[in-house]
Amino acid sequence: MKKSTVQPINPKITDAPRALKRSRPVQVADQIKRWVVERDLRKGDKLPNEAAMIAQFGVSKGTVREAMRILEAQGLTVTKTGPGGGSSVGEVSKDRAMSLLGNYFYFKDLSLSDIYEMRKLLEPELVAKLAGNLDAETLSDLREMAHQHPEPAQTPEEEKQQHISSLVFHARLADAADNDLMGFVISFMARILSDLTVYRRLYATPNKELWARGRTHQIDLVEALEKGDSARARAIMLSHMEGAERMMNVQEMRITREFMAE
Amino acid sequence: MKKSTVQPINPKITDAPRALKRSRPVQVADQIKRWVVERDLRKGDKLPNEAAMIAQFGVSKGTVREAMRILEAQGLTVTKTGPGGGSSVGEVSKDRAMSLLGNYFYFKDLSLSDIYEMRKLLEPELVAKLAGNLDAETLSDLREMAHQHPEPAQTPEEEKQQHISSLVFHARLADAADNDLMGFVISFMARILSDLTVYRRLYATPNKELWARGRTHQIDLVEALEKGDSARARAIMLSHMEGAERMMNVQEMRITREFMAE
DNA sequence: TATCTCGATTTATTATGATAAATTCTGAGG
DNA sequence: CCTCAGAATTTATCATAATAAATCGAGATA
Repeated sequence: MKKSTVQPINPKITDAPRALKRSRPVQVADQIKRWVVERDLRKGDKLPNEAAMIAQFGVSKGTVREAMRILEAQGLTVTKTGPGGGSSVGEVSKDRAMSLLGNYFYFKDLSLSDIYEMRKLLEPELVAKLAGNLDAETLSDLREMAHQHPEPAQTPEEEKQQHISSLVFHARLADAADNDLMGFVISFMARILSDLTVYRRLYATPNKELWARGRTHQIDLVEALEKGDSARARAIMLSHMEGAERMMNVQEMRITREFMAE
Repeated sequence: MKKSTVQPINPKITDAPRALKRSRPVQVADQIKRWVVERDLRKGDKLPNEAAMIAQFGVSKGTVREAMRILEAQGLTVTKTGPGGGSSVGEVSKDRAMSLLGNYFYFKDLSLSDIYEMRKLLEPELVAKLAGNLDAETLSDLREMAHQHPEPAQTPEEEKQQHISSLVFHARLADAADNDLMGFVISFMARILSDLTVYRRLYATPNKELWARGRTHQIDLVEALEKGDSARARAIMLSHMEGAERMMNVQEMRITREFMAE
């Protein structure tokens, strides 16, 4: 990302700023963004309708339309037809943000150890902070999830299902974080792991011991969270992370190289 | 010390929640995404041209065009005019990914303490891992940056500049991370902090002591990194984070509520 | 009165064709 | 061999018109 290497000089004598050559729809989209920011518009606030924008920007219908698609694709606007319709500001959903970020990592070769390295750093701290600070509803949700699979998986399919359930448990914890950034990153990792595609025997040989340990971890964790025992919550989560990492590293697997479209 | 390979896989079974009626351009864009994933196309690989897509999907030119704008807005494709032009796959740049994610946090009220909580967890670990593993060029870059401001800032403007320089230092470290996810998150935080908008007196009263401490930290850190002293690097970074956090918390400030357009 | 249906209205959506702009290719002239 | 003016190719933009979707209101219906 560094090293401005020697760039071929444009032989033409013409205008230099070729890099600034942005298409008209992009320019229009940027102006609309600025417009929104300047007025501090929020979710639901309406933008001028198509005809107004055509007049406002002096461009054709198609250009305005492409501009709106750009904004829409980024999750910034929504548009409806009919009277009172038109475009309005729409805050970017967590799902969409995760999809867009997923597109970036699609081209990176993110390894399982990369993800678990982060999880080991963040999730123990998350639960330590959460201990004693969860409302009754969240606690009850978590407890329910922890008890959801009373028996070890009998089939690979069941095991996979339990694995995903476990990740939902973690995502639920992440959503309870009052630190939106931390919550997002943790949820994002859970989502990536949910999209794992297994190659060989990951779910092929349900492992009774692993199941028992994971389940115990979840139940104990909920208890520690309820009692406000930060140190214990942190320790349980770390232990859980290490176990999960070991399990996954043994297996051959690959992360789905899928665009995470919403 | 390269990691286990994580690789492409087939698309998962497409769910069919017909709850949402997606517009034709979105459908076309999704088909193109699938097409790219199925063939495992990589950066630079070409997509069918406009005319071919019109025929392929049986939609109008405008629809294809809007579809391409959607993909382009997400950073997934690039389009050129002229012979041999057309659209091709283009990997999402880090900058664009940060912008898109920034749009999400635009609507959140991310606080400084949220960010520093994450920084304190991640950056000390980052430098601990990096110690002894940096190449000569990176080390020399870092050393140069650390020595860049030999004198305390005389004006608020200078102080602001030094603050930004410091964040560039951190971003450079993040780029050296071998964990792309961790590197991204750390860079992203540095970028958010760079975009801070100061309201009152953050840079109003250059603080000689703070300057000296920050500079010492950077210089000592580079030395520890070079010597491979992980523990010391971690300790320095943690101390630095705590100092920076204290400094910023004293001041009244707000994060720029700006869309981070590329 | 309440509600349902139907049609008019508003707004975005899709389609078609023409022209402009950017890029590469080609070949004539030096 | 080089250069540079067209020609060819492909997207970019514009203009116009027809279509579809959502909403609203008037009248029919219960």
